[in-house]
Amino acid sequence: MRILLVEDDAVLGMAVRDQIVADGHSVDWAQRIADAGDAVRVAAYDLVLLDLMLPDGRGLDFLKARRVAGDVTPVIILTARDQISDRIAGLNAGADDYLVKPFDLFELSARIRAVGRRYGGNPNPLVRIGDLDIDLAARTLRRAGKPVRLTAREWALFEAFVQRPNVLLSKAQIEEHLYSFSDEIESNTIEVYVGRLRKKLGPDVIETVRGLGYRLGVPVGAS
Amino acid sequence: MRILLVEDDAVLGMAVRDQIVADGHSVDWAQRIADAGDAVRVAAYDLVLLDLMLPDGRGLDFLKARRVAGDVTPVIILTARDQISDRIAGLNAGADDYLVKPFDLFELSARIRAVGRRYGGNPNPLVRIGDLDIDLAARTLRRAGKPVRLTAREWALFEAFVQRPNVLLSKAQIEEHLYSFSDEIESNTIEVYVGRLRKKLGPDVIETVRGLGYRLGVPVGAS
DNA sequence: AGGCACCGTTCAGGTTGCTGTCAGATGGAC
DNA sequence: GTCCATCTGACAGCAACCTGAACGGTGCCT
Repeated sequence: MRILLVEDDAVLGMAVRDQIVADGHSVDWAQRIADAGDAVRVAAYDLVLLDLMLPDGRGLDFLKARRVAGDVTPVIILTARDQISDRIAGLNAGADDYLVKPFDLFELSARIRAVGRRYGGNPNPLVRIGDLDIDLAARTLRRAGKPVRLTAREWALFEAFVQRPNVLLSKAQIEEHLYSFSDEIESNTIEVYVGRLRKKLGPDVIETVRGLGYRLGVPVGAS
Repeated sequence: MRILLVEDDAVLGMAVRDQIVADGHSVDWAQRIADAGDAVRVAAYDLVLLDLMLPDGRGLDFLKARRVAGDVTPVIILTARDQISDRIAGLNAGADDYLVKPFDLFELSARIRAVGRRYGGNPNPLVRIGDLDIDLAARTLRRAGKPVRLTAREWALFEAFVQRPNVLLSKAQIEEHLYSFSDEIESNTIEVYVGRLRKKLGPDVIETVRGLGYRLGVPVGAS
């Protein structure tokens, strides 16, 4: 894979660059948004690793601009833990995953592999589940041919299920996936959102395993 | 599975304990090595999650002592990121795997599942018994092609049998695997649950050996 | 600036089903 | 036949979950 690293911290940048190379990928390293913008105009990347705090602007604005421009390259954002809601904001802006600084290089490699698996071997990340047609890259969804709109939070939850088909997800795991440490929820928010997905996608899409959590269900009659 | 968690950090301990329970296992939580030592003398665990830095000593020394004493219970060590040497030392001391703090709950669940399968004698999560198709990773079960739903407790019991095929399990052993110290049962609960499994899976799936216990049976006519 | 639509979250009350106990029935061993 | 290990149906308690509604914040439009 060809990876664009956008990170102004020289020490971290070198470590990440070296790990990417050690993993057998190629990497271009931009320390400013302007350089990143130049890079994506002249090269096709398989993945962008994007810091959120850069000397010439916010990584999120860069990402949003790329998405508006139709660029669907997978993006992993690099975010500090104490930046409230940056992770969700990043995901809302179109990021595919995130790494929380400080992260270790094993985790970096694992995330690159995971994102690569998701998109690298499958240039057209379309998923079909029952009567749902899902485009994970474009974040679009159709049910029986009709477009369904999910809010950012609904999409994040839905994606958690689709990324782990057949796996039972506890509510704590779902919460961990959807919220940062500083964003803890106090109520039955997960249940409410599961209910919302059911309302939009059908009552059997998500199966409750009482006392344990939820799992993507297969609607009756599906192959 | 019955799991012993040895962790002094209360916040992490609670999160891990709750996830273990959400995964359908039973758990005893010790915050000191001395308590862990007491626990392993009284109960048989399927897995130990072992922090390395404890208020009354090093987890590694506890592990070494257990191994010298002949205890082969699988152990996952919990180690901080900046103690890479501890990971290697842990593996050398006889640990089976490790988790690097901070770790997410998905990874915890996956590790527990992987270690549990490996030492259940069969690393393959897909098991076929008679007309039952079992996916131990996804917690799904089909009987003659039809999905069967088991409650958390039913699954835990069923899993105990599947992980020890052909082994006669006494009721006390079953109870020990299914319930932690704080969850002791008073009645004929094991019998009731065996009956529930039989109702869902067929009368011959579990064989009674009167006065001794139960064993996974092979349904008549199975290959 | 004000109004409105939308979104995320909480709240509160209703619904559901899981769990374990109990008591009587059944069946095996002697 | 007796004894007792095991099975089975029923049930109560409780907490996990669902659902409708309200509230506050945000962004957009006039």
